[in-house]
Amino acid sequence: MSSSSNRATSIRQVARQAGVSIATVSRALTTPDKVSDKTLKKVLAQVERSRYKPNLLARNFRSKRAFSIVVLVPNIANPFFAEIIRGIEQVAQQHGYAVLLGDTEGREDREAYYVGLVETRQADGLIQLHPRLPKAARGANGTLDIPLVNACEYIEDAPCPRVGIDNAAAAREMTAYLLGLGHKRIGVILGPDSSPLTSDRLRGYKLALRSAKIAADDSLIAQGDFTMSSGSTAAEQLFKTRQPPTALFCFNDEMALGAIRFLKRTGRAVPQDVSVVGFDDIEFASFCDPPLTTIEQPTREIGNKAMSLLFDMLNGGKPEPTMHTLPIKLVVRDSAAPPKR
Amino acid sequence: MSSSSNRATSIRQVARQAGVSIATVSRALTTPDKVSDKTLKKVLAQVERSRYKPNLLARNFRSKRAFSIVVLVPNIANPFFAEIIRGIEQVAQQHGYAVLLGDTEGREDREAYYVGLVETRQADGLIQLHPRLPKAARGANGTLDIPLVNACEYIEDAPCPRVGIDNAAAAREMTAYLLGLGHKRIGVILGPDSSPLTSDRLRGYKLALRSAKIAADDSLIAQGDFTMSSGSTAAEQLFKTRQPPTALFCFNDEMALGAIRFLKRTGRAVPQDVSVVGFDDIEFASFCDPPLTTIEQPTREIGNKAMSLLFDMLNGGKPEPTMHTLPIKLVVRDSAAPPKR
DNA sequence: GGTTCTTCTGTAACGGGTTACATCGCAAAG
DNA sequence: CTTTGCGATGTAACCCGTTACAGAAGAACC
Repeated sequence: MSSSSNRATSIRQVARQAGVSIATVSRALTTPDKVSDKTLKKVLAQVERSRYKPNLLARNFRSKRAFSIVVLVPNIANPFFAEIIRGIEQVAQQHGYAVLLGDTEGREDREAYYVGLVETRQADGLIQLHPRLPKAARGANGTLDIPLVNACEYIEDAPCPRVGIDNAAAAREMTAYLLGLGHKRIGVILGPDSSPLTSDRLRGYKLALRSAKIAADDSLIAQGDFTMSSGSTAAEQLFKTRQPPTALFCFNDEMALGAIRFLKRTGRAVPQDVSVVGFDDIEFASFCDPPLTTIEQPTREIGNKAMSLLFDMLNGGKPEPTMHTLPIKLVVRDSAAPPKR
Repeated sequence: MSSSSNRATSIRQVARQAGVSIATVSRALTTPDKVSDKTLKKVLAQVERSRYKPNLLARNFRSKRAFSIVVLVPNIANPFFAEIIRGIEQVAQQHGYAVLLGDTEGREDREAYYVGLVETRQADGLIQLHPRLPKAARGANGTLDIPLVNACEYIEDAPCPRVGIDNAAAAREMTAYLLGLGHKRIGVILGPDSSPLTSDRLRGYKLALRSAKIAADDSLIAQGDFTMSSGSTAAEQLFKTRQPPTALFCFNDEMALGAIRFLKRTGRAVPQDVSVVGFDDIEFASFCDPPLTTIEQPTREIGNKAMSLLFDMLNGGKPEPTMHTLPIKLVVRDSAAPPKR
């Protein structure tokens, strides 16, 4: 390939030019207190002069660690995940780890590829944000084959640490809030069935209704898939009925935006005619019209926690399959109000 | 550290158990046609049986390549970048490269950290999406110290390949479109001054006006910073004047959304009273109310191209400081209409 | 001064692959 | 049967750090 001059300065050159052994150079860079002041100064000066950068590929190889981790994201374009990733990166960098981004687009073959990076030691561990245990990750005896942490959308009965929120409690709180405003007919727009989030949030919704002694009504429940357009469609369906809801609880913000769009287009004012609330508190939620009442997830903290847990595992910690629940916050803005009389 | 059993099967074990030399195992896995069919089968069977995964850390160390590249993103939460990243990942994976995500949040120290990954051989090259040449990347003689490609927001006089669109031409096309609808007073909401995009797009705007023999009017130009709230503020400013614009050309979609929000709040209908157009065609542009007329950037292709260029450089190609311009598309939706009479 | 202990430094093995080069075996050619 | 040639295989060096171990130098003590 090409000319040359690609011979980067190696530790041996630095050692020779500084008049010491390679071991001393290595120590000067990694454990400076094991080197006398005089030598240290001499070595560092030479390192500086020859612009020496140790080849971390070699170091990592020796120490059998890649010092990088993979994050599996089902959809990197989703701003909700973006904030989680930031939280992960923050802690990762503190510990000297780089973050390999794995945008799986929900596909299993792409997950397998990224699991392969861990199996072949190019990465040390993996954080999965999608509610699925990657196939290759599960070992023979049901335990984990690779260090793995699950965050956001949790995987049922996964043999790994999990980080997230109490979805049932959050949905219950939101429903109670709408009930408190005086709503009796509260429509729900679900996420996809495959997501455990959906069933948990639905459970919370029903619990709140029961506490308020209001009978659940299946005609108030519509299916969505977390996209804006599905929010529109689902809202349309709910408002075709003879006795439409006075409030809509959408299981994420995108669907809430879609629902609002449908309502406006059909001449219904939000929140005067219909209240709409969401879930997640994505950035856009505060900027839409009207600003959305929603549930704020501690995204940054979820990311932080997930990475901390993974870091512990990489340092010999046992992978307790515990759920780590972080607190949410009900954010009241302008999209929900008491129902019309 | 924990118990043990952490001794992963190595190539030597496989070789012994298959009754061949380590060289043969290596060849069977990397250059199978150099091995006889019989031996190949024998080796692969043993690889399978002992679940051997080669340690790529070792392989990469030997071949002096990390097979990973870094993408510097100023803001990972921006969906526009998300699509570019996908384009990059797509090509990267085809060539066997992993993508290290570098969310810099615009900070130089974080850029430096990621450049460090390349300098220390943990990554082979870098794609910069922000219009700044990372400090550490520029070598003594003005040439590049590391393989680098610049995409999206281009860096002036950078000594590296660049990928993007013709911003002046795109802005000119959009302005001409508004002129074609009959608008004479077209307001502009700029991006930050630091971005070359801003001046290019402004130039295109002025060129279109000149072609139409319309005098430019500085009171029609307002400053923004690519955020939604800055769009609102800038719009407010433009509509305080005695003779406000009949159309607004916002230099990105977020600001257009912010502007629309201001207009609606102040009782102006879009596009009946005021036309608003954006730039980028982010996903939300087609879902807002009204759907936004904007410029679609070939994001996926930009990402593809950037990675292809970087790949070429990594394989001995010279870093020609050429600009690679990709075509844009004017997407007409409902947010622009002829002015009121 | 001699002895012991401590601190610093050097030598060399090591990690897990890849690959240049040597060797071997076998088939084709003479 | 010998020679030649080629494909398949093995041996061992190599990549560039880290680190166990040994040896040297210096400090402290008797």
